[in-house]
Amino acid sequence: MSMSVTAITYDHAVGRWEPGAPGRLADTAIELFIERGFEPTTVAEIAKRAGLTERTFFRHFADKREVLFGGGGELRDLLVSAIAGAPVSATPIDAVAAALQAGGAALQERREFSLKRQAVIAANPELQERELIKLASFASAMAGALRKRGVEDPAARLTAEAGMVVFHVAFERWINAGDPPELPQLMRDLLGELKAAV
Amino acid sequence: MSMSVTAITYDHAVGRWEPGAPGRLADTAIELFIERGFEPTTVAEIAKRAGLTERTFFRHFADKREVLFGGGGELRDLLVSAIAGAPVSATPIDAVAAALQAGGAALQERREFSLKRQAVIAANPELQERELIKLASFASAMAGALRKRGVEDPAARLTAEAGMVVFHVAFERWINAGDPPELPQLMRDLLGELKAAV
DNA sequence: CGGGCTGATGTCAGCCGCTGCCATCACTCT
DNA sequence: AGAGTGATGGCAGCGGCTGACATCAGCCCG
Repeated sequence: MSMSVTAITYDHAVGRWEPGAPGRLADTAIELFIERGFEPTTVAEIAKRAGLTERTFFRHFADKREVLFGGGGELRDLLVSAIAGAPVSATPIDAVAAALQAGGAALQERREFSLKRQAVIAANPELQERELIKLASFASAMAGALRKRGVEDPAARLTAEAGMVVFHVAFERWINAGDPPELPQLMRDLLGELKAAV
Repeated sequence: MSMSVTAITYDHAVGRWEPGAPGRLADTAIELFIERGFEPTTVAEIAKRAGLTERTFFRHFADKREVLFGGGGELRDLLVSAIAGAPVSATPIDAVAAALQAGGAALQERREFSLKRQAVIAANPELQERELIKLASFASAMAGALRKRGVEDPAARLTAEAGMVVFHVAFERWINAGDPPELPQLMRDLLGELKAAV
């Protein structure tokens, strides 16, 4: 997903075959969602301001919501490779903890963008649904990575899902904190809390 | 939500003011979803077979998916009251475990219906999104019930979310098992696995 | 250098989910 | 009998989304 979200108005400033159509659409979309909100913004408006048509929008994004969730694949790969790369001696929960560290560090560097993005998502139940499915797909991917390490089900599934619970809660607290703590540290703390709680 | 899903064709067999419109719509909907699938079934078709109109469907259900999720409120109340009613001496995770027992026992009695329903949901990502949001709302409600017992955040949130992870995984296994095990027992086993895993 | 090939985009028509607005009808209360 | 209430029908319309076909830029190849 494109990161730059400062005011941009492509409109007819770029031609039909100007490169980066998906990025322009994503930038324009989040810009309009912040201006007017997700629901009242129409896809036709997004496309027009990006100098494209509604039909082209739907060629790049499966639906209107997906324009906010395109960057998920990279984070997913990061989590999976962190689990795969954990020491052989690491227990399943240790491998998940390592993935949380890696994911937290990656998000840490995009706090500005994450704030804008979450502000839009927090205001729209439709978008929260999509967010939950994304988190579930992360959990599923991590469970798969654990199985490749020889972890059996249901332990793999449960450990991965528990990890995503920590990830989710830590991310929310990090977003809503006025004075932003270190996200990886938050992940460690909350994982500790979870261990103590169960 | 209405439980009877055997073939019913109201069509013009019932009059305009015949009672039970929401139930008839829900019955007809799941019947058609099983016959033709969720997506290709139109709301107009559901309404017509139920002897009503599309406009009336949307007066009873916020959207096409909601017709499958109307019964969620009762289960939610059950989980919350189980937590509220747990002994004062019970730890947070014990209270959640009690809620899982209550919820599992309730679902146990509706296995036939749950099977049909899950078959429809499993085939449609849109419906899985709604299911996840429902589970998240259950977790949120349980976290609130834990806070009323004096449990602080983030422990309340983490414990409730962990409980819903167990609930979800247990339910899936119970649905997919050819020889259905006891759901409450499954919940206990998986909660034990989770404790061992973290 | 010219002609086809490919891939991205535009254009158009159309379905369906969903909503607002108002009329209609059954039932109730007085 | 008449007014009031609540559920339903009917209709128009918007916006998300898709399929089918035309159009155009850049590229390769002869």
